[in-house]
Amino acid sequence: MMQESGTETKSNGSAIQNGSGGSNHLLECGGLREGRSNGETPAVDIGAADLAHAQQQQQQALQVARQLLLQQQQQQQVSGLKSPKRNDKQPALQVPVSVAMMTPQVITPQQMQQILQQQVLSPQQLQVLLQQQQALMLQQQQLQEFYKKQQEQLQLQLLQQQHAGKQPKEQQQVATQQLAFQQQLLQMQQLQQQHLLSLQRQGLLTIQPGQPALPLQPLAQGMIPTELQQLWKEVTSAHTAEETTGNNHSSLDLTTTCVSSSAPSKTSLIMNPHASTNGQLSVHTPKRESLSHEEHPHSHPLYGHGVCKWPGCEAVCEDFQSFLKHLNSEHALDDRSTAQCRVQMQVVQQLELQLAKDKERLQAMMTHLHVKSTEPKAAPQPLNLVSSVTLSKSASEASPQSLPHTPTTPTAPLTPVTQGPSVITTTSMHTVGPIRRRYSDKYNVPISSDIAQNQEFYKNAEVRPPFTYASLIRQAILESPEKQLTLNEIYNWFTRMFAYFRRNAATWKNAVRHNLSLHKCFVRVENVKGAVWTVDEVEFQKRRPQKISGNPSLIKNMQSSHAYCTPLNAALQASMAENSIPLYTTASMGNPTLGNLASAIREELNGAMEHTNSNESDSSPGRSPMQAVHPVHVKEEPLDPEEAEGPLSLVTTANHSPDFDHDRDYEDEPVNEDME
DNA sequence: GGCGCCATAAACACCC
DNA sequence: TGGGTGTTTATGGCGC
Repeated sequence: MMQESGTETKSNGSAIQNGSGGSNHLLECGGLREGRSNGETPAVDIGAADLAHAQQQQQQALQVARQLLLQQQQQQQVSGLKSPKRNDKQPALQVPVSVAMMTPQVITPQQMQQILQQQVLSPQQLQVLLQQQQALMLQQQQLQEFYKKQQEQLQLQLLQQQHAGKQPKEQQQVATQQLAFQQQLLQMQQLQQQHLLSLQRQGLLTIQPGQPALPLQPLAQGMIPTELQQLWKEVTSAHTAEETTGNNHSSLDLTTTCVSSSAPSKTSLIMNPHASTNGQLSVHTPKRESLSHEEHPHSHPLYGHGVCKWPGCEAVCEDFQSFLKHLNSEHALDDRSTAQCRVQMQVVQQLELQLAKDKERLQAMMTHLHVKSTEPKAAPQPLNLVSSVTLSKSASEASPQSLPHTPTTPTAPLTPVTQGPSVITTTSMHTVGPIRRRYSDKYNVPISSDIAQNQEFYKNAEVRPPFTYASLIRQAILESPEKQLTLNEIYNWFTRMFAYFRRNAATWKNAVRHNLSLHKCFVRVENVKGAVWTVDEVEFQKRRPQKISGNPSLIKNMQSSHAYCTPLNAALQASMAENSIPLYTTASMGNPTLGNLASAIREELNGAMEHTNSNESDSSPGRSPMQAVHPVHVKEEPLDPEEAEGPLSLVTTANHSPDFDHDRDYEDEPVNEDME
């Protein structure tokens, strides 16, 4: 019990982020402030006066709290250990942590030193303290709920006043109410300080002087009406959502509890820290909307083109006044509106989470590509290396800007990515032209690494892998422990690795059989368990120079635009569907995620980099075509033996068979040659 | 328009 | 007989 409050306090941020936290409103608010106290950009545009006022209030509160702390230090040494212990389940170690998380910055180093100098508590004393803390936490919660309730009402009043054009007089009332709330807050802080003091006195508190205060400070600063108002705007600024969508998210548990408990907890859903802790979308956009709203009293985030933009409403309002009436009547603070807000919050949270994920992924991609692009071919490919580096840099700069737009611009989903390469680097697009990715394995793009990197993507998104059947079959065989697979095992590999091959089985299975028979590199071997298929590396090596050497145009011929565009578009569509459809409708396109977008872009980047290097082959007469087609991001693979020996070296490659893993990825078997 | 590459479809044969 | 497997041929799209 004591542990619950303590651990909730400790983990309020994570609990909320996981969407499975409890209904501790105090903690939610604390979580909200937690993100901002860590230096993140404030999510709201708090007026300077409000801010100063709130800070002043808080300083006063803190001063009182300090005094109380000193007094309580003396008082509770006498009376603080009366309650009998009842529950010894909580490890004592958890107490300092939880308390530390909720400790305000009022603890001076001197006080801390005093605390540290005090005696070690007995288990009984610890239990007593835990129970005291629990009781205080309950009191705090009650106060917090009341405070939130008042804040909520105040918030609504503010909103209504803004929309109705009410002015100073009522604002004074608001200020008065605000002051009263701040006093309540102060009282709550005092209670918390008392509890804190008891813990400090018992030496349980081990905070550091500079340790940030989490729950208390948030209460003091995080709930001023202006910010609440802004948060409200933030929640209501998005335009489309469905309640049914929100119900699909487990993370609703947190706020569902709050909402069901009626008014006092409604604010807590607004306080969901996700909106402010994840990504910058919710940070900036509502701010702008708020400004525009204030500057243009007849513009409202929920009103546009004569239609109420409340999610799921779309009621026609002839003018702004009617809209305000409609807003106040149809979207008053009730369970329904709260639920809609909750859903919208979930929408925003999901988008932000996904955005954060993909940002991170994108950064990793860029880092990866940048590093790889500078590693192996720096000396022999100065010109194209520059292109590659430029690509990486440009992409890393451009993509984060283009990506975030995709969730918010579902009406033009393909724009950011279809134009992505041109944004990344126009030079690459000039030289690359249509990116054909399917046959990248021929250009020494390790199919194994590509599949490994995009494994989850391929498994989840019904996107055609950008490799030929032959390459995929070969990869399947090579991935097997014995380097041999039965046809059925090959089938299974396809279906297991690629969601795309879970449909139209007859078609692609026929193609697999066709390729197995067609390509000499696939050797059928009678085995104990029947016929198995193996890969003849010699055939690969023999075929490769024939295909690639001599005529660079052959290399380009192996590129097929539709082959790449198909999976790319599919990925984009899947991503856009994820961004726009599932969150707002019940439609689903399988289970692709926004990560598809990043994957698609990565594909595109890889393709662009391939072409960058394949093009440089054309401009590097001194190098063999095989060298030319080496993408810059090829892994630590040593130079292909054929590269060293020249494109016409056919036989000696067989001696390098142990190293063929990546070489195998270089080429594909020309059908017609195999049939000869 | 021809060529090469590839995917797709289909026919056919063989085997269990 | 039906399904799986394997082979072969035909066709079309695409880029050069």
